Amino acid sequence: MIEGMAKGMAVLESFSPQRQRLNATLAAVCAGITRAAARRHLLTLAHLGYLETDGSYFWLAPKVLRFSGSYLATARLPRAVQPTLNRLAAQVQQSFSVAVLDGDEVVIIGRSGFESKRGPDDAPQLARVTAHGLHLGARLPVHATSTGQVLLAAKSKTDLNRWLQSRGELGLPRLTRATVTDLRQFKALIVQVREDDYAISSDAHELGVHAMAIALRNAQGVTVGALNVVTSGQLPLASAMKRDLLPLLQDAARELRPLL
Amino acid sequence: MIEGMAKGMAVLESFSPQRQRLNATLAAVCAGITRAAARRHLLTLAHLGYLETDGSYFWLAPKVLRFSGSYLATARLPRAVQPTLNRLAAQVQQSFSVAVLDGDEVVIIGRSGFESKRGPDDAPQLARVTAHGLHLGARLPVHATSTGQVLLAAKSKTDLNRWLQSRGELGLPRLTRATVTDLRQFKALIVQVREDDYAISSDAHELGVHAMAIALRNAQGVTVGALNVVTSGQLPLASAMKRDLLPLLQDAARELRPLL
DNA sequence: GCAGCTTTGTGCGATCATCGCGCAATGACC
DNA sequence: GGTCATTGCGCGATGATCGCACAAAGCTGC
Repeated sequence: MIEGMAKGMAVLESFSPQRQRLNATLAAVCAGITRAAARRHLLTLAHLGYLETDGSYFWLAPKVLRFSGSYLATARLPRAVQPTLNRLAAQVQQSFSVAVLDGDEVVIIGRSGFESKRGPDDAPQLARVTAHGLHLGARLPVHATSTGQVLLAAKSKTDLNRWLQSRGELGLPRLTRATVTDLRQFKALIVQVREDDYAISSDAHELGVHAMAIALRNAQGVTVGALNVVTSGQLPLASAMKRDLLPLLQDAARELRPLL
Repeated sequence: MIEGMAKGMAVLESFSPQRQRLNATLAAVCAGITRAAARRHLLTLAHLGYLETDGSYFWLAPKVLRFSGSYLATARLPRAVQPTLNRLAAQVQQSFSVAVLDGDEVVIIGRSGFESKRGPDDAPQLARVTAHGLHLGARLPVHATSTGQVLLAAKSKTDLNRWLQSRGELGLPRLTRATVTDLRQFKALIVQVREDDYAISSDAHELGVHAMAIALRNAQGVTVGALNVVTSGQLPLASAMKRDLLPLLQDAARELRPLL
């Protein structure tokens, strides 16, 4: 029941922050299809308005936002959490985001930025935070993010084991010197997260970035997403972070519970 | 050189905030294809992870955010404007957004919300603003939005006439009692916007919502997008809006100019 | 409860769009 | 200016897609 249309999506997916502009040859390699097919699909997508082109190179057009717009407008989770995210960011000057699991990555489905009152002086700091890829739809590796760890901890033991095994003997990709790459060690970490009911991830994804996440559960107790706070710049001690911000996250999760 | 893959995209596009959940029959009608084909495409998209299903109904999965994520992370405009948007929203407590033209609609490619310091009391107001569809990727009609009018005003005279003619004899859809629906009147409005170099749209899209937009031009003077401020609730006089917020928008546009 | 009708799920052969090879033309690099 | 790599594109064979048709499942009304 599968169709060759998967190729078209593969072509569209071969565009990434790392590969912004593609020609037929590159897209063919990325999508794993022949050059002729890639060219046909690229031209078609351009014709439909999803890509823009100068004749030889192609790049994403704003029309691709149509899908995310529909998703964000209709899915319950993003709609429910956005007001709370905004409020949190206003209360304490930090960045908050909500993420869900999609395969081996977490997807940011809602966020609110650290918005300072102090004017342009903070522009560099803001730019830095958004440079971390914390925009909507951003995808981050599960194992090196606080949200990812919380979402993994919510899986059943068998699902977790399956996930760990699917990583094979490769281990987990090292992103910084603080990334936990050993599978056994990582499993212990997840067990700890499950017990604590929160995760703190310092420097694991990017040096100088510290995050703390908790699960968002619905009224039935099912974890439907993860909420985290991201601080950058000066090192916040884990204990201080836990003391100052954890109650805030927990209150937000409690408040959202009936809405999810 | 066109391909039947367009059908797959048509199926994906038939999901909208109005039609959140579709079964094969509905999708077939929306996408203009046969029921069997729609079913095949839906199943395929679900298999690829872009849709979720309960067996008979389908809805968008968070994976669709992958495209918008890539776009937002790579396209120059959204990356460049986001820090400025955040700063503006923090300076004055209003909502700002940046939009570009895509066919007959404007697409929001960046926004920052009104984030009050006063805590949960403002939650309803926040909810209302975001309920207006001002999330990323939202699509709004060109003729009833301040950003749309600015972007139309940036078109050449012949392009503008062509656009007006393409609306045919139908006129422009009425959204509120304040919407300008007469083509001749609308053209005069655009000419005025071109002269003023800003647009104010009160109640045209939704009653109680007032917006003011200006063009974002790059160093070559080409309009690449539009920046607007949206206020809701109490009626702000156009003159007050112009006095208080227009300089802010103009400063932001000037600041962004070299980056676009 | 049952009969008739509408709507939904799915198999199957014909058809037509797609595949990828191959060639010509362009551009790049010595 | 010559050579080579790369790109643009036409064409016939092939195999995936089409939509019909049938069966099964709801639904409604009596």
